[in-house]
Amino acid sequence: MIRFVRHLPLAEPEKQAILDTPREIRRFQRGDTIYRPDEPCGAARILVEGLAAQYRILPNGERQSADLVFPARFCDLGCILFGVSDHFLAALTDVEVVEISTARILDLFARYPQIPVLLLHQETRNRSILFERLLSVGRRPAIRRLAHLLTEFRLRRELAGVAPSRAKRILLPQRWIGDFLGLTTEHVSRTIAKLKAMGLIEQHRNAIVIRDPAGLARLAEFDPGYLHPGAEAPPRAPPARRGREGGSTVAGFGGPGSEGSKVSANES
Amino acid sequence: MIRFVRHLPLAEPEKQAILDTPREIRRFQRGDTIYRPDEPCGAARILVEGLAAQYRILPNGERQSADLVFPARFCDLGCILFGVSDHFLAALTDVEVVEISTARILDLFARYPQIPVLLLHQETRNRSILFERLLSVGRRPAIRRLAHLLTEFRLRRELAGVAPSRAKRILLPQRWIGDFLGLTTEHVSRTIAKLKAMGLIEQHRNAIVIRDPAGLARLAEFDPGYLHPGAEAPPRAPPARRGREGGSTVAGFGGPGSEGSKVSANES
DNA sequence: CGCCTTATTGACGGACCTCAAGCTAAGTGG
DNA sequence: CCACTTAGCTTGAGGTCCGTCAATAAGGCG
Repeated sequence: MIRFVRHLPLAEPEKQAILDTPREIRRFQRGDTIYRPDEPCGAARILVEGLAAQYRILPNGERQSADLVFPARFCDLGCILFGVSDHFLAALTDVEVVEISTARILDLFARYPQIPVLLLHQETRNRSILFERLLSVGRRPAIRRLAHLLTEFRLRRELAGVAPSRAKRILLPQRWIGDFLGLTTEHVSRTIAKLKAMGLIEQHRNAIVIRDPAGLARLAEFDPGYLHPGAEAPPRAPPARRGREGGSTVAGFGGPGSEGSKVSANES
Repeated sequence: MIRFVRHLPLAEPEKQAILDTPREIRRFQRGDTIYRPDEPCGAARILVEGLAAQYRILPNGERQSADLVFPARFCDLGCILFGVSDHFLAALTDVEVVEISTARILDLFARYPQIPVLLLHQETRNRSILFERLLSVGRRPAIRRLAHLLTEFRLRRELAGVAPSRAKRILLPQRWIGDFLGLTTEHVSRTIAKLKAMGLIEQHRNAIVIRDPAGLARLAEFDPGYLHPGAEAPPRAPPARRGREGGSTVAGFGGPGSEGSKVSANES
């Protein structure tokens, strides 16, 4: 939590105010449902460790997933602003979530106006990412959808501070890949096989490893603009980083004032 | 513009500040492209009259539309926050757009912290609507997709203050319906024919008229929760309304503090 | 080892796309 | 007033991408 706050693109008083706010840490295991839309919710939830997926379900049980939640991100602003969540959140890994009561969050908003502005940045970027997913599901064939998803996750992990070599390794059950892309697991499996045959990816156990990032991005017709790279990177100069660079040591809240480096889909 | 500001769920000082802000009105005709993502953009754009559609395109020219923009809504927050737009905006009717320079908007943010909070509400709701569209495109068959879209537009127009009888009349070219739903115009045409055969809708000239709103909502498995109805309705008590209640007289910025009435998909 | 979850592979069917005409309504100009 | 055009919609035939159903692996874990 402290690590998480320190990297926010906020001034010291804001950071200190967040650190001074009473909060609760909850832990979940891989596969757990972190929350459901039919539960009462009186707290903001911020993911601090691990990876989670937002999804909705249809009456017949079919699922559609909108996005991953990476560390240092609010899981669900609707919960604070409207008092209800509009989706399920599932833990894809073991997960740590910080809860801050809605009343305290609104109090923070009132006392530190930079905080809602920061969240406005995050949410605008979130919508942009969701728009791109809709474009994939609505108009791209399965193989491009998959190539696009893999490229997007690789880039977002890099932007969050994961080393490029690690970011090429994607651990996501095919059931979830299908739920992101609007495909069945069977078709995901077949499509992965095609990418493998094209030499763009490899599979090791349950992980997909990107072998040719540039080729994959080209197949996906990937244009990274929608990620608004400046908004995920830490603000100005990123703070010095501790030894291990696993998923959640860094991130940054994203936000205003961050120039961010240009991202190209053609590197490597 | 004045009409528009008066209905915002903001206190008087905020409203006055917005009214005092220098701005420019631009008019477009049906079919015009209001802006494109590759243009420089240094101003916030607020739709005050008419109807517009946000969309992205693929290299092969296929289009995917995310959402309609109704009057009294920001067209594109990315433009202010990131300096670039991430989509095209097309005028579906003749349209009036107010432009306020980014610098002045950011100044308003700084002086009146309620304004970014209001936009945060809007954007959270926008994302929720987009999520539901993704669910449609990813997992619902064409006939439900269409039923859902028609129901959503009807309800949103009602929430924006359009009389229920008028809200049942939907004027949207089939090309655009297809772009919202990820379908070809041919298939949209065939699907409309099915709904007509089921007695749920009628067609008059270019308009679709909903004949059985409840039946359509049932077919769509429509759950209105994602619209966060409280956020579109004017705050507390809605101000008295002038004579004509066409598309754009009312609306309201949506936002905090608005309880809003419960919406049911089963009325009428 | 036996069980359970996850992934693979195949045969088949169907929802939706493609391509191609033809239709209607609303202009436009003579 | 009547060709002629144009934009939007409709209709049909045929094909394909992806879903469904079902059987078979292949790990993980007690």
